[in-house]
Amino acid sequence: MEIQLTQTEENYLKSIYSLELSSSKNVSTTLLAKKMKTKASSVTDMIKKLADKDFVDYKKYRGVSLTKGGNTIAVKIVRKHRLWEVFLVNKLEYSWDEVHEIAEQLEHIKSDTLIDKLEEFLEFPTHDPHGDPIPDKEGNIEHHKNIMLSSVKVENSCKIIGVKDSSSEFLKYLDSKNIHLGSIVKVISKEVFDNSITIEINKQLLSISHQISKNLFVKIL
Amino acid sequence: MEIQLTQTEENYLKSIYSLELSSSKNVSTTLLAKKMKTKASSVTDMIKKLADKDFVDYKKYRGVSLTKGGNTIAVKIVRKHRLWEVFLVNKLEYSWDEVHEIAEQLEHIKSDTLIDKLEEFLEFPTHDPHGDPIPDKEGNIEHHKNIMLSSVKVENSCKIIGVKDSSSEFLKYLDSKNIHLGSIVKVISKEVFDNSITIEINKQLLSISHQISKNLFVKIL
DNA sequence: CATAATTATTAGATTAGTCTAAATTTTTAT
DNA sequence: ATAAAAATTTAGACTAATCTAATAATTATG
Repeated sequence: MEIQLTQTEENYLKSIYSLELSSSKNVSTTLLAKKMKTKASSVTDMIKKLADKDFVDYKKYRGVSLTKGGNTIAVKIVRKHRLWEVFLVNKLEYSWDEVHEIAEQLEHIKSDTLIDKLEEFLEFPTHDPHGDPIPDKEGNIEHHKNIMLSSVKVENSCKIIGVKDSSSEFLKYLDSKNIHLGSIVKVISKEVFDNSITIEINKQLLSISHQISKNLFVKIL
Repeated sequence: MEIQLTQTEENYLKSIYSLELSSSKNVSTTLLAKKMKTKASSVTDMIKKLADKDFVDYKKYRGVSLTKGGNTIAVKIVRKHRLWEVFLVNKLEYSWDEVHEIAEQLEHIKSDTLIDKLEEFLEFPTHDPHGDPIPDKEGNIEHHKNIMLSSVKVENSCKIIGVKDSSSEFLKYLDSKNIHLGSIVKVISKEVFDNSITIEINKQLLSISHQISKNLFVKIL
């Protein structure tokens, strides 16, 4: 007796989930419309439908938030998305900047058993190729505290553990500079006027803009 | 500039393809409706749409047939379906009776590169888990001539190379009798009144109904 | 070959998701 | 505090895919 949602409904829940993670306030219609690349009026319609089905709490003009049930579904989709990304990169040899679009489709495949078998086949990865944590079968997800490279103090060293922006352009830039997950970085100096920083990576000095450094998750060493 | 078809359109083309394979006449509205589990009126609507897009040839009251372009698309979907089935059985350890439904979804994933990478990962399989041939990248497909076990003469031996019916029930029956692709079978005797046959398989005698034997593809040894 | 039976098509609705334009509510800024 | 701006909702329309019921064409049969 699985609840059957359409792909569109699933995508709305996923978007609400991700917007909730980055703000704590209710998700506004306009923000959701931007995320879903649709119009606010369409969002209002969909929100009503999701509210009728008890996946979101909704008060007119006050935005939405996921219910327990809605959250559970959103996390499941995130789990599927990330496991498929691991498959695409680790098994099919895609690069990390190519997999998002395909995983967007694969995440909607419906099966009670598929994703758990895939997880086993992939040997229970804990993170996707962009460093995002993979929820387990029960929906538990370990949110790493988000320390950005931009906030690391001069002289400190850290390890790159994730990317915030996973656009193809950003990832390709990182590839071109040989920056990847696991790279060890030491902050050498910081410019006050533009917040750019000079880092030591792969035994070389490299200057990176604030735009870059604020999109890299790190773990202080 | 890929042609973007809906899943439903793709499914119609696939169904027309499979019905064309088994009759050589134009595919009738009713037959297609049965295959698609929908109503004849819906089929008429869809056929018109597909004809407008030049994927089928259609004359009112005369049924449809695939155009070159329609056939190309249908074969691509068949290729995707069968490669995903191989993945599910060989890599995720599904049994051959569980994979059809999931492959029905996976076959609609859109990507210019995915299926070729999957094919390589699977080491270029030539047949799916039910013995059906997998079209290559160019759409070439080797149709094995369809010799059924039911037509094998007494005293002759053959190898099981495919199943015509791939319903879960049929496949589970075969599993229970330890009949699988590659099994060597000798026809010992044939009953005239019900066309059931006795075969020797795995060094044992087994009686099987016509219903079974006419759904097993074999290669005479 | 005429009429019954079958098969196929059309007409008119319905549902999901979207859109534009108009109306309403909330927020922001004098 | 109130007017302007911004955000949101509503109304009405559109497309894709489906359905039922009515109509039309084909085929089968006596």
